[in-house]
Amino acid sequence: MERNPKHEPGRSGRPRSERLHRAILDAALDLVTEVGFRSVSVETIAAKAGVGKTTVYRRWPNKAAVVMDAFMLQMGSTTLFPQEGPLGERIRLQMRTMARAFGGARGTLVKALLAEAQFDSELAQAFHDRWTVPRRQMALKVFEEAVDQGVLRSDIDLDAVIDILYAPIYYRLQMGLEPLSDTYIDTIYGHVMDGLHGS
Amino acid sequence: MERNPKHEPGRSGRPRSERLHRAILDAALDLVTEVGFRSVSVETIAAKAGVGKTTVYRRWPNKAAVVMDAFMLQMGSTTLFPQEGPLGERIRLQMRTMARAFGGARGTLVKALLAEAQFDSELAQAFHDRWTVPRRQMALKVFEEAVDQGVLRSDIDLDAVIDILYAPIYYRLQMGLEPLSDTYIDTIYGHVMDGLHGS
Amino acid sequence: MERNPKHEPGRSGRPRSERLHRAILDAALDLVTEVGFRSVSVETIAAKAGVGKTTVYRRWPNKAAVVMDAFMLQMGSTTLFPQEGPLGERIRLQMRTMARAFGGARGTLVKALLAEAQFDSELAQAFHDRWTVPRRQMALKVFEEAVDQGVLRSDIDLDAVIDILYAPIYYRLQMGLEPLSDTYIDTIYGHVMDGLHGS
Amino acid sequence: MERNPKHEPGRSGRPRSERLHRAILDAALDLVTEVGFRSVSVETIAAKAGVGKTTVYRRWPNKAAVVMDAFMLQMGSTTLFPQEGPLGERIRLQMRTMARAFGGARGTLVKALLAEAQFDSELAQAFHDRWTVPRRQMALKVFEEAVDQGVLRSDIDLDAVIDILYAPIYYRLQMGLEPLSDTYIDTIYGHVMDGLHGS
DNA sequence: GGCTAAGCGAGACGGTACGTCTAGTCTTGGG
DNA sequence: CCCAAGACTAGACGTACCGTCTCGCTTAGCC
Repeated sequence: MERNPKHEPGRSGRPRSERLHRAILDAALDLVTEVGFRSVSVETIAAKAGVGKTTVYRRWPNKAAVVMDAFMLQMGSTTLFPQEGPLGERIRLQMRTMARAFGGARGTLVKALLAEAQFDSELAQAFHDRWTVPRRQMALKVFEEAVDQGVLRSDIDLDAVIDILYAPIYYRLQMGLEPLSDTYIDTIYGHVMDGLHGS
Repeated sequence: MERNPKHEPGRSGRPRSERLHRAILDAALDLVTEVGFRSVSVETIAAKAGVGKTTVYRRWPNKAAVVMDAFMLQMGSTTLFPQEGPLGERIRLQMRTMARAFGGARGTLVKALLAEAQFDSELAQAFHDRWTVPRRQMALKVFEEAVDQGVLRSDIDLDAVIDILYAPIYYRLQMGLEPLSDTYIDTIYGHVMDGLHGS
Repeated sequence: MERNPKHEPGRSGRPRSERLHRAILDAALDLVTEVGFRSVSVETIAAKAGVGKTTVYRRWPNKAAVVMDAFMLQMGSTTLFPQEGPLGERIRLQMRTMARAFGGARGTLVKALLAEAQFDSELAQAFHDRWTVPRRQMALKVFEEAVDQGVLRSDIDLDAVIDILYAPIYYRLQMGLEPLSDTYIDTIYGHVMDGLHGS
Repeated sequence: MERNPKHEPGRSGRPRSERLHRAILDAALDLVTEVGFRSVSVETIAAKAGVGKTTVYRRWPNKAAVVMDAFMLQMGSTTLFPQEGPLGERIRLQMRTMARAFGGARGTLVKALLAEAQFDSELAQAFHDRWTVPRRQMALKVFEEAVDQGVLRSDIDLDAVIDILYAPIYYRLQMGLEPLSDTYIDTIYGHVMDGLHGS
C-alpha cells in the first residue's frame, strides 16, 4: 500500500523518518476508531501526528492506504490457527478467534476498509493480497490436512468450504445488528459440518 | 428512505409530481450504473432528471437515499422463490436467481449501497428493513416448510442456516474477483446440505 | 409601483381584498423596520401578513415595490412646508421637519429604498416620481415665492439651490454616523444663505 | 477590508500569491463594470480570475469586500486637490475632478458600493475609513488654509461646508438622472460662495 | 340560486448564489 | 531530499430566496 519511491539505501538526501511513519499510523488508528473512517481526513491525521500533509502524501496515496497500513500493523499476525488439538477443533477455535477480533475497534476498521474497497480498487487489491490471501492460505493448509486425516470429506471444494464457514462472519460483521458470539460461531460450524438433510 | 412530509391526500398546496419522482430515480439509476456511486453527485442527478437540486433535497436527504429508492424500484420484487417443485430445489434455484441478479449493474448497486451503509446508519437501517428483512422472511417461510416436510433437519437454527447459504453470495459479490456462477451456487448448496464430515 | 391588472369595476371574478392589501403593507413595514430590508423576503412578508406568496406577487413585482408602497403609505403626506411665517423660516423649518422624519424607522426605510434603487431602475423611477418630484415641486413653489418677495436672489438656479440645501440631509442620512439634529440643519441653512466669502 | 491572517514576513507556509491578488481585483473590477454589481457573484469573479472560490474567500469575506478593494486600487489616489493657484479655484477644480471621476465606470462603482454599504456595516465602515475620511481630511486642510488667507469666512463650520459642497455631487450621482457637468459644479460652487440672500 | 372567473393559501418547481468543506497538489523557508 | 505550514484548483455539499406554477377552495357579481 505504500508509495514509491521509498527510501532505498544509497539514495541521496535526507532519509524519511521512521518515527513519523509510526506517528502517522498511530494517529490514523486512533482517529478512525474514535470518530469513524468517514469523519477522518488526511488533514486530521497529519494534524494529530504533528506532521505536514505533504509527509503523509509522500508515503501513501490517500486515507484508505494509510488506514490499511495501520490496520495491518495491528492485525497482521492475529487470527492464527492453534497448532495443536484435533483438526476440527482447530478450525472451530480459529473461527472464534477471528470473530472475537472483529468485535470492538478492529471490527470497525475491517468494516470501513471493506466498504471503502468497493470504491477504491487499489485498496481492494491491497486488502485481498495482505489480509484475505494469507488467511485463506493458512486455512487451506489446515483444511487439506483435515482431508488427509479423514476429518473432512475428500470430495469437497475447499475454497467453497472456506467461503461457507467464514462469509457468515463477515456478513454479520457488516450488518452489525447481532453480535459475533461464540455460540453463533459454534452453530455455524456445527451445522456446516453435520449438513442439513432431514430424516 | 423518503423525506417528510410527503403529500397526503387532503393536504393543501401543489402536490409533488409523480413524473419527476420517477425521472429522478431513473436518472440516479442510470448515473450510478454508468459512472459509479462515488462519482455521482446530487447535482448531476438533478441535472440529468431535468430538475432543480431543491426538488431532490425536498424528497430525499442525500444521494444514498435517492439511490436506495431507485434500487428498490428496480429490485423490489425480484429474487422470489419458485412456487413449485421440491422444496430443496426451490431453495437452490432461488439462490441461483439471487446470484444472477447480483451480476451486472444490479450487483454494482448492491455493493455500493452496502458499502455506503457502513458510513450512514439511516441507509443501513433502510437497507435492512426494505431489502434484508423481506428476503429473510420469505426464506424463513420456505425453510420452515422444508423442516415440516422433513427436507431439512428439525434441530437446526434457521437464521444461522440462512446466513450460511446466503452470506457466501454477498461475500463473493463484494470481493468481486470470482463470478457468481450457477456452479458455485450449486457447490455451496450441496456442501451445506451434505455436511463436511469425513468417512 | 403596483401591478396590473388591478381590479377595475365591471371586471368579473372575485375582487382583490382591500384588507389583505393593508395587511401586506403593514407586515412589510414592520419587518423592514425590525430586521432590515435585506433580511426580509417576500416569503417572510407573506407569512407575517397571513397570506400566500401568490397574493403578494399578484400585486407587486418584488419586495422593493411592496416596501415602496408601504413607505408612501406612511410618509406620503409628511414633510410639508408650513403655510405661514416668513418665507426663509418656512424653508428652514421644513428642512428640520424632513430631517426629523428621517430619524428612526422612517430614515431606515428611505436609506434602504435609495440603496435598492441603485440596482432596480423601476424602483428608482418610482422613488423619483412619487417621492422626489412632489417634494421638489413643493419646494420650487415656495422658493419662487421667496424670489418674488426678494428673500432669495433672483439670479440663482433654483434646482441647484434645492440640491444644495437638501443633498446634505440625504448625505448624512446615508452615512449614518452623525445625527440629523436641528443645529446641523440650521448651520447648513445659515451658511448657504449667508455665503462663504471671507472678509 | 481584507481578511486575516494575511501573510506577514517570517510566517511559515506558502505565501499568498500577489499575482492572484491582482488577478482577482482586476476580474472584479471588469465584471462589475460590465454587468453590474448585483449580477456578479464570487463564483464569477473567481472563474474570470482563473482562481478557486476558496482563494477568494480566504482573502475577503464577501463580494462587497473584494469590490471595495478593487475600487480603492483604482481610485485610491485620484481626486486630489491642485497644488497651485488661488485657494478658491483649487476647491472648485477639485470638485470638478471629483465629478468627472464619478462619470462612467467609476461612478457606477461608487454608487454600488454606497448602496451596498447600507446593508453591510463592515463595508460602510471600510468605505468611510478608506474613501470618505481621507478626502474630508484633504479638504479640511485646504479649507483651513483658505480661512487663514481670508478666502473663506472664519466663523463657519468647515465640516458643514464640506457637506454643502460635496453632498450635491453624491446626490446627483445617486439619482443618476442629470449629468455631473462642470457647469453644474460651478453653479453649486458659485451659489454656495455667494450666498442666497436677496436684495 | 347557479355560473363563472378571479382571488386565495399552500407549497412544489427550476434556477442561482451562497459560504463551507475536503481532496490532493504545489510552494515557501528551513534542516 | 525531507519536513511543517499553508496556499492553491476543483468541485460537491446542503441552504436560502427568487419569481412562477399548480392544486383545491372560496367568494363576489351577473344571469
